[in-house]
Amino acid sequence: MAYRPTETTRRNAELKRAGFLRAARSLVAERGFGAATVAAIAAECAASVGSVYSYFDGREDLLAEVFRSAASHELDAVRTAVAEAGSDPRERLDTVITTFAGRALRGRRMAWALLFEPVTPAVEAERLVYRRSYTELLAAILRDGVADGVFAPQDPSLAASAVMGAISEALIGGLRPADGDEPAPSPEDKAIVEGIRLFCFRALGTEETL
Amino acid sequence: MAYRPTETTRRNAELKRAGFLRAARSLVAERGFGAATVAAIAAECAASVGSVYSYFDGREDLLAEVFRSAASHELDAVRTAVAEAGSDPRERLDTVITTFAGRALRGRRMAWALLFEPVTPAVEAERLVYRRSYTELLAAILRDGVADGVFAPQDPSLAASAVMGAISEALIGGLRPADGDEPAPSPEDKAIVEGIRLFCFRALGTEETL
DNA sequence: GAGAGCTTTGAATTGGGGTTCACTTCTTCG
DNA sequence: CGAAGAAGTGAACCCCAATTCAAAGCTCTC
Repeated sequence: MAYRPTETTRRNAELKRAGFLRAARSLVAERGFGAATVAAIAAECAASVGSVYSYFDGREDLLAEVFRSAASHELDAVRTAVAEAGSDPRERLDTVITTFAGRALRGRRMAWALLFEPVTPAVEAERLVYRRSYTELLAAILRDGVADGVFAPQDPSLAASAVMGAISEALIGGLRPADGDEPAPSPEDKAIVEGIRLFCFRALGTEETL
Repeated sequence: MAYRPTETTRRNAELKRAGFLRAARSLVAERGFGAATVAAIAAECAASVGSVYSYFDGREDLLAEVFRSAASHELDAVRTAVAEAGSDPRERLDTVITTFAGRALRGRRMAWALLFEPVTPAVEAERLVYRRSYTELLAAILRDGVADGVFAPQDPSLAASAVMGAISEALIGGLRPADGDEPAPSPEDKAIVEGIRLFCFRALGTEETL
């Protein structure tokens, strides 16, 4: 037994692993999952292709982890915002919409990657989880709102899906800026978010948008 | 000049071309675009892989054509139904929703392929065209409705996207029956369509759902 | 039925990543 | 320092479906 990794060594390994994840995440944010090839990720870290496989079972595994972390980061942002919002379901819904849409418009390419980019099954599975979390978050708000009579009587789960769809689809045009630089947020974006808000509020059966 | 294709020969060529398209379409309807490999398409027609290339520039080309034809078939069905509906925007909207959703639920795998399946860029381009047609159809209805005061004042294009998204997303759960046989239409489907209708009508600002 | 010109065939080629693994380079410890 | 084992390297390999293409088969005219 002539070798036993020291504490520092172990920490370095963790850092390296994290470095691969960070590199992959940055590639995804810039050009989507498709651009996050193993070679590109390794190059970004000035490491060899092979070393990636010492830290991950394979590309799918690595990308699924990237997805999970990026998506949960987004979800956390929305959850936190909701937690800070009041208890009125309308206010909470408003927070979900504006936070979600605002963040998506600010990081369009990442939003596109998380929401729409064609991905391999393992990553798609993560996407399903992530979408479900959003719809559940929404469904909970809607359930409360329906119970309070703030929203019209309706199936909260179905409505939550529909709201998610409405938001995503309304954003999609702007979320797909082919290649090139991330476009600066335009004032038009504000109108889009506002339109989405109004649409969703009406859909749920509230006249006052808050 | 010892050869000049006869009329019959030419017709046969057209039939063969159509046969490839039909085979591809049936594969897509059963298992999505991913399953429509050149080899599978050729096999379905008892032809060789190479012959496919005498009729199409390549797989992308062939699949784009399949997409176009399947999508326009769907679109036509909706357009026809709308044309037969009255002139009341609410009735027209209702027709779009029920026709679209009903057909999607009846041919889930095809609907999934047309709406959501990850596809190559050439096919994706067709999808964009197709989605745009739907949103334009909807936008026209909404524009009339807003003008008539039947719907609340709003940006018809944005609302049309949102409606499309709401319908698609609300359907998506049911549209993704992994593998296996096409599930029989369940009575639950009816409830889904009804829920979508109500959601959309409220979203547009009409109390009476017609 | 000869032969010019389409069409068909399917094995071989291509292409582009992911993955492997024999080898080299570190680290640690006696 | 030197042995033992961990970590890193990257060219070779694999996978898989699209695509090619030279040879074989057909159709049609004379």
